Amino acid sequence: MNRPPSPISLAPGAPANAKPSCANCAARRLCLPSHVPLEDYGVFERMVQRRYQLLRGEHLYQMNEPVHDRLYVLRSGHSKTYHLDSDGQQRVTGFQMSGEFLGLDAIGLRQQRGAALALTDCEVCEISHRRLQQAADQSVPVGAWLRTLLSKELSRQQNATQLLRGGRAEQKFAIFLLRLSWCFAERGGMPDSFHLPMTRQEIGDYLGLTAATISRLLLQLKRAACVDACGRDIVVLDHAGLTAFAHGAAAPAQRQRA
Amino acid sequence: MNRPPSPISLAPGAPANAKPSCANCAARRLCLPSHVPLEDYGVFERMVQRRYQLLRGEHLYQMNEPVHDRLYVLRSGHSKTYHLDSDGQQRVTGFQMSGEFLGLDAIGLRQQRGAALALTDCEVCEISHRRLQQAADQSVPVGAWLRTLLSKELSRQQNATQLLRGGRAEQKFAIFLLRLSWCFAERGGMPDSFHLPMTRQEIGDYLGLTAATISRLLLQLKRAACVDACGRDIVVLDHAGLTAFAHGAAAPAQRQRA
DNA sequence: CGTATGGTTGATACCCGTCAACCGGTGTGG
DNA sequence: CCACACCGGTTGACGGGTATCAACCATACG
Repeated sequence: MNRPPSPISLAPGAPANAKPSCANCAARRLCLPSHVPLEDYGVFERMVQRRYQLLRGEHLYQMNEPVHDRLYVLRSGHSKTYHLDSDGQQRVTGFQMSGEFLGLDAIGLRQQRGAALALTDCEVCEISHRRLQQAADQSVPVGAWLRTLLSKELSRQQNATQLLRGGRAEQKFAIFLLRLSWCFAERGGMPDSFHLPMTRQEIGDYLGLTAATISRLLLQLKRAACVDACGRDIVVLDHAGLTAFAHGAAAPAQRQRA
Repeated sequence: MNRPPSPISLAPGAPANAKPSCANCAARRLCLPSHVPLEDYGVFERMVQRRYQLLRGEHLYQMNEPVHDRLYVLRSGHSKTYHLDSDGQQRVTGFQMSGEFLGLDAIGLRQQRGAALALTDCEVCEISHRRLQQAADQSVPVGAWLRTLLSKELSRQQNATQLLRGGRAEQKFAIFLLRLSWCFAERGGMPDSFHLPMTRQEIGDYLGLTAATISRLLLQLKRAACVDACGRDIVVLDHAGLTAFAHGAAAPAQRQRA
């Protein structure tokens, strides 16, 4: 874990030693509105207080940190957010990848924020909450963009909720894999071949299952020739079959609840 | 179910035949920013296209309705939102009561909206999406208010997600009751005595359980003298005991994951 | 009075949590 | 260099929590 952090990831075509900015960011397509021309990136650029790198295992922010006035965007890498419940158990609330925002819920200042941890080496943009609000107040397009951002995040969260309500463990896990596949594809990776940034335990915490169950589910999918897996390397062999699992097609007698 | 709809609920002190408005709304404390003086309610008033009443069993909106440009606030009554999954099974995504917004997620236009159904007779304010956006664009305070609203909704949704990840059925149900109690109290009702607007089946759908299980859980809580229940009338006898259930205190051997 | 809906309760099956042992890889210290 | 601990992952045995299915009752409504 002591390898030096990789350099800030730049958009293809940018000189390797360029100063990192929104304009040359490889993830800008994911976190900034697509219709804004490059020369208008100044508004967003000014929100960013600083950019820096995190090593695997470092925290973006800790639980109950006094500074609720920052949010973060992942330029590259993967992270997880989690809470500690009353018994000290970790409960994973989500996984994030490049272009995604962390801390949007803190805008309402209503709920104590959890913690965020880098699952791989990460590059992050730290955004000043205050400057973001100011920009939204002063610029109509920025305000609209922020509203869209919040609303999209709300939809994402609703989707996550749906995943948990879903009945059987295989369904949840299959849906989880499909979404992950889609997320990797959205970022230019192979949709059917990717590397999990998180442990089985973390997947289980996220889905309301256990590491042992995740392991068994993966075995089940391998036996059905839907996926191949070696450690954290996943290959989706049969996308349709996996989708069938996600819809609960593999029910022996009858589906649990749909 | 054929009783005439009750009149639009007015804030205490308002004449009974007053034209309904934000200024005399009994729920204004819940849906409007508290620091805005009554005489500045015009901005909000103008967003409301119309107000009307719904009978129990009527829809606020249906699945995949072409009009995604409206949102709603409940002046009074209770509603549920739900989706139909691939097998035609209803999945309840939430319950709403007076002062709560429905359709905020549609601002992002990212996900097909589900359906919303009145569980009791309701009075609703229909808000024009377009006018809301315009108001947010033109007025800095309205913009900030809308952002706060979205962020709070995000927090609510995250809480709902947490509820589902939680381990055992009794915990989920106990938390559900406690939240409900809190919501009723927030609206001026007795915190320890309320009437459920939804069926056991709907509670089960919402919590990822079945109606039979809900029934048994209620029996369990009654035996523990935590609550008394007659039909949908609930009396919380032992708030601390119920909280203990919510934290998983009633674990025979060991808590599942908390 | 007949029907439909919601609620309760019992018997049974089974999914999945729990506990445990084991293995491979990695980092650490002797 | 090897021994050791530790972590993540796999696999098995076992038990318990819930779903499932069913019958039955109460209530509301035609």
